[in-house]
Amino acid sequence: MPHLLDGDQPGLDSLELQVVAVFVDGVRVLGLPRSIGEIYGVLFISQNPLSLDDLVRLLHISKGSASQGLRMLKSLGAVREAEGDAERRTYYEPAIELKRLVGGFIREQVRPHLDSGKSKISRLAENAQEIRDSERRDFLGERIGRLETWMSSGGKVLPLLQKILGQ
Amino acid sequence: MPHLLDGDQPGLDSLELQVVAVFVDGVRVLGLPRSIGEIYGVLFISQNPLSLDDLVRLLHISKGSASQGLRMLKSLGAVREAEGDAERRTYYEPAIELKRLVGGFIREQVRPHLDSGKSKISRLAENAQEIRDSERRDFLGERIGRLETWMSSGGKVLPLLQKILGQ
DNA sequence: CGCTTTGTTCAAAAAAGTTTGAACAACCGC
DNA sequence: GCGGTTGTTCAAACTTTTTTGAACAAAGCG
Repeated sequence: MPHLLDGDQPGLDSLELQVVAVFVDGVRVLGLPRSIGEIYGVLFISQNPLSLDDLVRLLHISKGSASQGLRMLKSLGAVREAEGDAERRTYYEPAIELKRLVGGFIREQVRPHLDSGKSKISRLAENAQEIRDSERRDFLGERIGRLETWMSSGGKVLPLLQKILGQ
Repeated sequence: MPHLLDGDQPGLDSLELQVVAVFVDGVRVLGLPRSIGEIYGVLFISQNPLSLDDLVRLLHISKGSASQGLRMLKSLGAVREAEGDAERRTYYEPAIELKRLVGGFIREQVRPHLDSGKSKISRLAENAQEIRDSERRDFLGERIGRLETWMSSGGKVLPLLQKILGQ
């Protein structure tokens, strides 16, 4: 459904659309919603900061989506409010250091799961002690131990990742 | 809805359910469907290999789900057919070496996206050369260059990851 | 062969996740 | 305070993904 009275805004040119598509793909891999990729994408190829309204216009998404998308991107540290011209509305610009992006993703999306996983597994390990049948208990102890090793490897690899990707 | 004539199969005890829940959470983080986590989870705490039918019974999932789930797990190298008693039906056991699991995930889920991303970006870089406005061209060149650096970092970090997680 | 068991496929149903838009809050300048 | 602008919230609509189950293929066995 083409917008009736669009005034034919500049919109995005085909190269810009390609860039946005790359980010849309990218965030899908990370399990984030499409609009996150779109928003970050436009900010990434924009030469100057954009407002929420700009995003709504350029991407044909609702104000609600833009608002929620920006919130998530801010929480990931992938987008920040532009300093400078103290206008009424706020303008956003992308964080473009890989280190920052990876760090934010790990902090917000990976660590919490890893931590809750670890604590679930500790509880598990305790419960497994209680089992009467000794063969079963030993087997489960071994498997749960392996699970603990995995988690610990995961925990160790994250800071390393951040270090490596920080150049 | 309790099954009417269930014959009251052994089912999973509460500890086993906890383990399955850990894997369900785990695969969600990786963006894989719930049933994948369930299936791998039961195999992981089972002392002996299980058949497709066993999975259907233990998890109350359909034959279709079990079949598709096993296919994906096989393709990820996370599950293999058990050798030995050459019965009619085939039995499955989990791969429990972290290296293998991570390797399979990278090969099947990460690499393909990374590669297609890289090629999209090369095309992008070419198109950006064509732009007339030199300021715009330079800006885009710079940003796309950064994108290429990111991709290359990604490509380099994967083998490293595998090496580190392989103990 | 014909019967049975095992496993796969795929269209349709269900579930999960995302986006929309209208109502509302917050703020600013007058 | 009032009118206008900017941004947030959240239930409902929509989209996408996952699961189901019935039909079907394959293969063993008598």
